[in-house]
Amino acid sequence: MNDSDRGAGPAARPKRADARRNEKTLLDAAAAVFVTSGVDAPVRDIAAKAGVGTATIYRHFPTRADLIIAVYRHQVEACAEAGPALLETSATPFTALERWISLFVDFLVTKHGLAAVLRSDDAGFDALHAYFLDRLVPVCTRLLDAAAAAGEIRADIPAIELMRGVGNLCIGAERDPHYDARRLAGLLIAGLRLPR
Amino acid sequence: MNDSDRGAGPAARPKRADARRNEKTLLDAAAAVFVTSGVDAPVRDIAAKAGVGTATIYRHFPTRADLIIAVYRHQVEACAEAGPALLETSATPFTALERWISLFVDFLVTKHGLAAVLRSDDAGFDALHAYFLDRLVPVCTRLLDAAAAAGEIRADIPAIELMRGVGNLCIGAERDPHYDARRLAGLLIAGLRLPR
DNA sequence: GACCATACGGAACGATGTCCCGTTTAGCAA
DNA sequence: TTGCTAAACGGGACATCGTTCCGTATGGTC
Repeated sequence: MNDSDRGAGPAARPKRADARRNEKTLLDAAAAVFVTSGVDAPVRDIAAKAGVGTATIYRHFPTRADLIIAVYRHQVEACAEAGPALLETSATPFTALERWISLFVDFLVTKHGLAAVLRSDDAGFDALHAYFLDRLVPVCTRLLDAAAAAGEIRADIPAIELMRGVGNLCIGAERDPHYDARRLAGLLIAGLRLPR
Repeated sequence: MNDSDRGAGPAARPKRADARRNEKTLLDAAAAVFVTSGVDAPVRDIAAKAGVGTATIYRHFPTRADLIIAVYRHQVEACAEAGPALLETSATPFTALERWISLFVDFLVTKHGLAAVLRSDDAGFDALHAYFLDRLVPVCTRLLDAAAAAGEIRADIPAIELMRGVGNLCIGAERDPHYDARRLAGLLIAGLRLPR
């Protein structure tokens, strides 16, 4: 809920011009720093890159999780929307599932440390967990249900468990040439298959 | 190399009696604290539990990884030795592989945070990574080779990659009732199977 | 031009890993 | 037994990081 000012709340007063400018600056700076130093880069680095004080970050984004959410919201939405689309354009529901997981993995492994912080038990990241899960678990559930209904996979694995597993497989995948998260995620999905 | 005094090095002088006593005390204290607070408990807590200063820990165990290794060495050894034994007593190599992975998962999920720190990219844990990998990867390789030779599984997944995947799946498994690392690891292994 | 709520910057605080330095003590020899 | 020295110790010092507080600056408005 840190977009410029879509007035959802009651009597949401418009932000001051400098505040709106700073929020945009911060998002850009955070995105840049995330690329080079990972999502757990020091807050001071982001503030410095944006040319603001550290407190300004916390004023706009109460927790670091809120900042991460704001930075990646567009891509998460795109991933969520790809689910139903894949279900329509793929030969079988299982193929759609495979492709969607591949999208999800690609998203995670290209964001340094995002998978790790997604799994972090650190309190304060609850908002991040909740957002990802709320947005993506229903999509995954639908894909799983479709594949199960078609008799392609077993039906006893909840989507949330599968997604956490895939998320975990992506941890640390970006800097180890001997570790291919995509392949392992593919193995995990393959493990769902029922003998024909 | 933090055992009391097996003199491998050249002219390894024997430790003083109090030093040997403190090392034992530290190991016990660390083991106790690891159980209650996880392997990433503050160093100060361990020192307090042992009734020594923080510097004493670093003197005996240059990095936290060395302390963790020392605490769990016995169990890692047991896991490593179970590999060949399972291969002999199981009906098929694939069954042995399944059982061994199950042992590995059990070991990880019962040690709070061990899987996470095993995957940590934090420098200073290199020794921990190296120890686990050096000790267990050859065992896993042998199991994989045997199963592949029997035509039960595909042969293109390196043991190290599989173990890292399983390790990742175990992250955060101990405190989430909706997450069953054993089941997911089983899925991953099942994904290796070749159609008959 | 003046007012004030809003927003800002940077210092301050608490937690944690790590290192340094002055002090104590185990082991040994006279 | 006594005295010496290297080994070992303890705890405070330092650096880093997340987070909050407070005095100051400024945008929007009358």
